[in-house]
Amino acid sequence: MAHYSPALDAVLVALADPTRRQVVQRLGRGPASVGELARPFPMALPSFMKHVRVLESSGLIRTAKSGRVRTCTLDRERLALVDDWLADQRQVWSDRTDRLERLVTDLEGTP
Amino acid sequence: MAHYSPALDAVLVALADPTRRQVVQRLGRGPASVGELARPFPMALPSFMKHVRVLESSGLIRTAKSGRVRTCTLDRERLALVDDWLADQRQVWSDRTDRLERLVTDLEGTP
DNA sequence: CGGATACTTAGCCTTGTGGCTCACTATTCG
DNA sequence: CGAATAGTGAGCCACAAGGCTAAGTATCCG
Repeated sequence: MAHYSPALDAVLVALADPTRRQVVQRLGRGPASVGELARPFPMALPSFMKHVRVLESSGLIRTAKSGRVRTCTLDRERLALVDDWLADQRQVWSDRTDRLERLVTDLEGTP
Repeated sequence: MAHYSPALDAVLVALADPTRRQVVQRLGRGPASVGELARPFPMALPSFMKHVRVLESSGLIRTAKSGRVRTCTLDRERLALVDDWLADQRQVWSDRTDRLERLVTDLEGTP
């Protein structure tokens, strides 16, 4: 537990950008083409494509080109990495709480 | 739901760095001084302090100086922002699943 | 008081990130 | 075929991120 995870790192870096988070959110409602995804954003396509690449290389999305259209789909499993890390943190806290409780109990036992 | 949250943004940016994640993890076991937190890392103190500042301005940790020692504590509530966002995402997916199921049901009803 | 400790401040440097334009390729459609 | 569509690729740019050193400040301890 705890040691450095490149996969988690990539996912968090990807999610640290608002544009990319919105894309993830949109893809939660189903697959979409790059152009479709880009439409809401006030940036040029090549700029937007960089975000798509970041998301893809983090594993959060998968993309496939058919004809001239590249379709993107969300990989929900990847988001679980974040869940898992958060769960680990809670584990650390509760371990500490357990120790504190034990300490209090011990102190009560030896007045 | 969904619109841009600077707070969530700051938290995810903070967590996107492995050093800072390890600090969060360490602080889960209880408060610590800056020097104590920095010890495991192969970087100079001023560099490390930047990470502390990022964590603090994201709200993930609080710090207070007493004498010449600055003590850092984790603010668990802040991590909940990430939890909430993940929960939102799952909500989006399940809404979609519901719609798909309803569609299938409707189709079955009208053969 | 004076030295050791624990940060802090200031400033520099390199790399990475996110955005742009312009030019190009590959499909699709009339 | 030829025009419109949907990405791509290349290369530039500004600024933020993360690291460093050197020097300064503010306790604390003997």
